[in-house]
Amino acid sequence: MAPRTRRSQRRTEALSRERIVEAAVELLDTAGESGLTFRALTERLATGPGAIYWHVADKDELLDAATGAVVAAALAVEPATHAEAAELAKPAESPDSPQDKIRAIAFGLFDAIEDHPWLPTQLALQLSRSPWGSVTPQIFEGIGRQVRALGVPEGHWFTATSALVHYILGATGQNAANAANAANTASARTLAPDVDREEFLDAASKAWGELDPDDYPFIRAVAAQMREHDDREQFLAGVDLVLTGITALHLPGEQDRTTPPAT
Amino acid sequence: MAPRTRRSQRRTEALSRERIVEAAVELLDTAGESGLTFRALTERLATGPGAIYWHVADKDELLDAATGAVVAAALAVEPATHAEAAELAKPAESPDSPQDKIRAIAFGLFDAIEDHPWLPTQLALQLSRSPWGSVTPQIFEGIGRQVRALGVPEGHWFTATSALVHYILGATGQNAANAANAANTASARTLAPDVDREEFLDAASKAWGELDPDDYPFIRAVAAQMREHDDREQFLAGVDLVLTGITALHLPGEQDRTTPPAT
DNA sequence: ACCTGAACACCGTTCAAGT
DNA sequence: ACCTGAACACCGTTCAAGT
Repeated sequence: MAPRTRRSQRRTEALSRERIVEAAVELLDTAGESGLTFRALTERLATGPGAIYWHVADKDELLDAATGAVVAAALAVEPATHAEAAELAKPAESPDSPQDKIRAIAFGLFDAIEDHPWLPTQLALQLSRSPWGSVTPQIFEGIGRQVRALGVPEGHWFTATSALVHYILGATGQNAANAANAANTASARTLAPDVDREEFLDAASKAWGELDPDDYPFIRAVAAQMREHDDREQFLAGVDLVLTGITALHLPGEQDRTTPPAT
Repeated sequence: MAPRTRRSQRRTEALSRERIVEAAVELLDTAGESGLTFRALTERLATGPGAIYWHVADKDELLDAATGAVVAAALAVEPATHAEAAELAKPAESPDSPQDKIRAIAFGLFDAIEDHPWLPTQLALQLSRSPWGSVTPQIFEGIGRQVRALGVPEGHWFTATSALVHYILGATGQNAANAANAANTASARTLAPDVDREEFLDAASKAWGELDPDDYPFIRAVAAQMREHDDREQFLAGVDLVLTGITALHLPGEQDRTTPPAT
């Protein structure tokens, strides 16, 4: 029943690493991390496992390649796309400032997880597998250049960039979990799409709030505050917090601000 | 051939969730993440898989429990243990300041990965599985209380705590990868333990340095700098960087420091 | 050089059956 | 209530064989 115009194209198209990675991303997006198996992949590509192993060494390598492709796409989006988000923070700031470019990268990744909820997990896995893998250097390089442009003293480049990258990946991962859980909660109860978000936020903050108040007073207190804030706003505030810490590194006479005036 | 004094104790001891988790941690420590299988576990505990499933719902739940046990132990160490590290940063600071307690938590986790290299990966996985799992709240709560003690305005509690937690987990994970890779490199070449570290640092910074300089100028520049710095020092600098950003949140008249004087 | 597909070793999980 | 262990479905990976 499939239109035959597309048929010949599909089948004739030679198997390539690109095509395999593309199929892997589609599978991850639609079926989740557990949905990407060599059997599902061979079926989708109409081949045998051996064919895939000729183009790709490993499942890990395939996962890394899929992650890399998605990250590259996310980093390539025009900074202007996220301009609205940037404005949220400092309306008076020049749109081409290093800060703004860092925010653009951050939001590029943040927004990418909407289509690819598996991204943060995979990034964390690769970061802990080998920090000098193929993907994390892309992010590190992108952020690092702006850190340098910020005028940070060379001795602090690594520290500053690490702080930003870790925050972005961590916050992004947390948000992905939220999103995924929202979807699960919703599908389990078959709710209308519109109610999903609010419905879920309830559940999430309730889960935090339900922890024993004696053991977790802070979390309990913060659970309420979580409900009121927009995810993107929260995320941006975190990026700006780290940016503030970085900026302090090269402002003359500000080095010892860690210690509060008290004591 | 085994001493029979111990024998009866071992075999008679009833199977419990605690004993299972304990065995899981040992397996993870000695055989790595791929070494923890239900078969290895049943062999070590001299039972069948069904017995384990009676005490534990899932492999994920087992992993979470193992992670939780190790994190709890890491968070329980006396802050004094890490005093030397804290002194590295601000010698003049009171030893009981919130900053110091945060550093103690950070180093508690940082040091725990030496014995448990699988910790950061597992933490990241759980954080992205469900941020309100059993383990991450422990860390969140521990850090959060000190953030509150720091005098951070309530509206920023979540943001500030997130920034710290994400940095700590991320940097810790990166370091675990370094350590693991060092071990691999060393064992592959069967070098003396003393040479390991230096030998490896060479390899790591070389790997970064070998990236195409045209595509990764920043990373290439930073690779050299990485060699000269001590891991712990680097880690502490990152924590202090975030702390600086946090402190700026409640210093009067400092809110707009993100924007540099330029423009 | 590129692909096929049966076969292998191993995994998490279940469940009827025992005590 | 707690444990046994055979069995199941499924996984990543290999490899002799084809073109």
